[in-house]
Amino acid sequence: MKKNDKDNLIDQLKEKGLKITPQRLAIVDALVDNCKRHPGATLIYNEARKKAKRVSLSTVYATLKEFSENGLIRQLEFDRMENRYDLDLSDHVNLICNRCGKIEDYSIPEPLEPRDIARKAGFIVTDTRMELHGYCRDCLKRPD
Amino acid sequence: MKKNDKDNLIDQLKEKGLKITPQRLAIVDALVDNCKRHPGATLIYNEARKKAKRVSLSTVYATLKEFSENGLIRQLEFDRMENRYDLDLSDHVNLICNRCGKIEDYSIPEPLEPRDIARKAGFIVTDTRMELHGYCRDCLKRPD
DNA sequence: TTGCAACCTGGAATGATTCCGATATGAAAA
DNA sequence: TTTTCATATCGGAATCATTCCAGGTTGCAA
Repeated sequence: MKKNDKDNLIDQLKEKGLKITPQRLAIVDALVDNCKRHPGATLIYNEARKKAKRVSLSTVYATLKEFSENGLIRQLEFDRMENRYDLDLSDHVNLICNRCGKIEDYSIPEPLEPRDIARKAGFIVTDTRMELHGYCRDCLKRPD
Repeated sequence: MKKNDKDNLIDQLKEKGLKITPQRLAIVDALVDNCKRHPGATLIYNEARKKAKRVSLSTVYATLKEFSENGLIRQLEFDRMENRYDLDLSDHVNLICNRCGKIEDYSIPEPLEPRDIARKAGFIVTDTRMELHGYCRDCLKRPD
């Protein structure tokens, strides 16, 4: 499972014409090994430094951005905390704990219904947030 | 409608034991008058300064935080942009345009189904994000 | 092996937000 | 109405994640 995810990411890098560098390999390792924790840039930076001699924080940010933009990973944006990264690209709900900050994935079986999901996952919901990003009616009309 | 919203917010301030100050009145005005734009701190700061002689940005932040914590408004957190504030506390979906950044509200009629919502609202979805904030199983077990 | 676009680096810059110590002021009580 | 003091406000400094930049390095195609 681990091996596959890593190879899979590396294959995707090649397909996209991105170069394979020791830094990127270290970051892929860090991402896959810690995927359940939905790691942030700092965690990845620390983990990656254990595996590659030299990795800078700038590189970690640039790489995570590159990966997100190419659809290899998904960026979960936050305000008060570091952004976190998710290897699971499928439609799913993130359950975020107010107290410990842990982020759990909960995959969507059927047309989703927030309260149901929460109950089944043993999670008490205090705040729901749903965003659909895309293009609004006005922007679709505009030519530019 | 406008008048009501303002009075409503002011009443809530009183109920919560929060003091009515010229700064807060100006911020309430700015919030209500621009509610459709889902204003951020800077916009509110600029608008509020037109109505009250003296308002500092620190105060705007403190006040918006106070309001959110007391459930008068809802904070929409973002990473690359300023946080935005929503007066609509009911369950609804925020449609966020990738190009112009506009945030539209779309109220939830029935058990929600993302693709449906988007189609009806004339919005092309490129990215879906759903978060349920609350308390995880582990934290519920812990006494502290 | 070479050439060069793509990468990497460290440090400085950015920008939103919070913190802080000092000052001012609603509003409850006298 | 005046007093009192918890609560607000202020501006400027501090924080913190993230991005920018300019210069040096390197993967990899030819």
